[in-house]
Amino acid sequence: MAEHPTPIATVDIVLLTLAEGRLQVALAPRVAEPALGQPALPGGYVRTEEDAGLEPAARRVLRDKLGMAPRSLEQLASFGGATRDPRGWSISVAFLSVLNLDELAPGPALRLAPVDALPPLPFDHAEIVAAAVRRLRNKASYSALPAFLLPAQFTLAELHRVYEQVLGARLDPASFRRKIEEQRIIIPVGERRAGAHRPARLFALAPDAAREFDRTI
Amino acid sequence: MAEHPTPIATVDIVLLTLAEGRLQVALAPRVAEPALGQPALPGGYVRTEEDAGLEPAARRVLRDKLGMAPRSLEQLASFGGATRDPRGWSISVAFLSVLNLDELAPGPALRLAPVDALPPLPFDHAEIVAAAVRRLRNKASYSALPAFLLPAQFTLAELHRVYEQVLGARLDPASFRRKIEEQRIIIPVGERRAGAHRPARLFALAPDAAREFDRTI
DNA sequence: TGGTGTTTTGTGCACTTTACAATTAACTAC
DNA sequence: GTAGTTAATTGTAAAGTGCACAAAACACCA
Repeated sequence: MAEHPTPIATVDIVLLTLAEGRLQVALAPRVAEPALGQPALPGGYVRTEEDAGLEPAARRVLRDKLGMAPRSLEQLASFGGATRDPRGWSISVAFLSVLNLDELAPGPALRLAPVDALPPLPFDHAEIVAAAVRRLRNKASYSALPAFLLPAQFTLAELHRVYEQVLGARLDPASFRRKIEEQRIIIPVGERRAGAHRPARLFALAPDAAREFDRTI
Repeated sequence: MAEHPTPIATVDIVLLTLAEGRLQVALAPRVAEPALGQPALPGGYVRTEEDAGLEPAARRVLRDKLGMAPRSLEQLASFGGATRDPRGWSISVAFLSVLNLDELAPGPALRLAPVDALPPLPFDHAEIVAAAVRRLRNKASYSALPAFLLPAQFTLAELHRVYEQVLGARLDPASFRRKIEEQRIIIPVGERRAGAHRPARLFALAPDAAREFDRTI
């Protein structure tokens, strides 16, 4: 068996949400030395004693450091190299979670930053965020991933607006409805009165919608 | 700084090629202990002293162990866990390379296995191969990745056949031509006489076609 | 109680894209 | 020069998409 020094292994999570009509990423102040105190992607070491795999490691970090258990979490890509971390050769397995503000809410000092106006970030975190945004925009064209930006139940009009904000483009309402409904990734649930107008049908993500998200990995 | 035991870090490469009209994966007999001698995905440790990054590590493994430098190489996904490798907690960053038989040729005891009739593979290599095939089939719908299954120059008819073999479905010749030509990912070069019939135009991948492949990461 | 404003939802049609079939083009071999 | 074979193009029907407008369903107000 070869005896090489092994790289540092971490997981970092890109939490994307919609706030003030813009796509934003959640940043946490770093609690350990490289870049102590600076805002960065939440992350942590892979702990071989307690983590069963990479995604479980990411979920543990989210649970322990931020007290959250997001509905959506998928592997994004891995970033490794000799110089990306001053501690030495490191591998960061990056994850992407798409969520709505309520899922993010109560926790510690999470700060939001628009993905197109990031503050300076340590390591290669800016690159990781860019990859996450590309992934979300891509998947918007063939999956319901952007639906995680909304609460568990939502109207077609809300979903329509979210897709437009994610893609940064106008989408035809009629075509959008036709396409979404025939994809069968969302299912109707009840009714609702939106204050003062025609009530909109409520939808939820189909139980098996997650399967559709596997297309990239 | 936390003091945790770090996982083993390796790279594994899925080499996909077309042989006997079927999509096949190249397997190398393992040269070290877990599963010594058994066919498996070519791979090796990440070497922090010599590798600058993850993709460079994969290229080094291919160069040193197989004497090859493939035209196509992209990160696939990472597979990690406590039980996938008997040596302990391990992370394998998997790469995908799509190539033609000539690129693969002279080397050592590489063996081909059809992706839909794999022999028993050690670790989670069967799962990694499955992910690679999904990725290639997916990208076939919007990129020229399958073109790497052909030599540097090829005809539209050859490309057409390759797409059909990759997707396992019939594609309309006329629509295929229109679509491929308007995507501008291949460019014409010369002429050629295919033995006994109307000569077909030769094409090559556009120099910047690689950019298009970034859509998944 | 009926009209008005507003948002959701559905419909009709032009236009574009794709599927399918058939035709033309270009060569070799005999 | 003709038959045979593959490459490439053209034409038409079907399917999908974009766009404008119409219908439906409420709250609110006179």
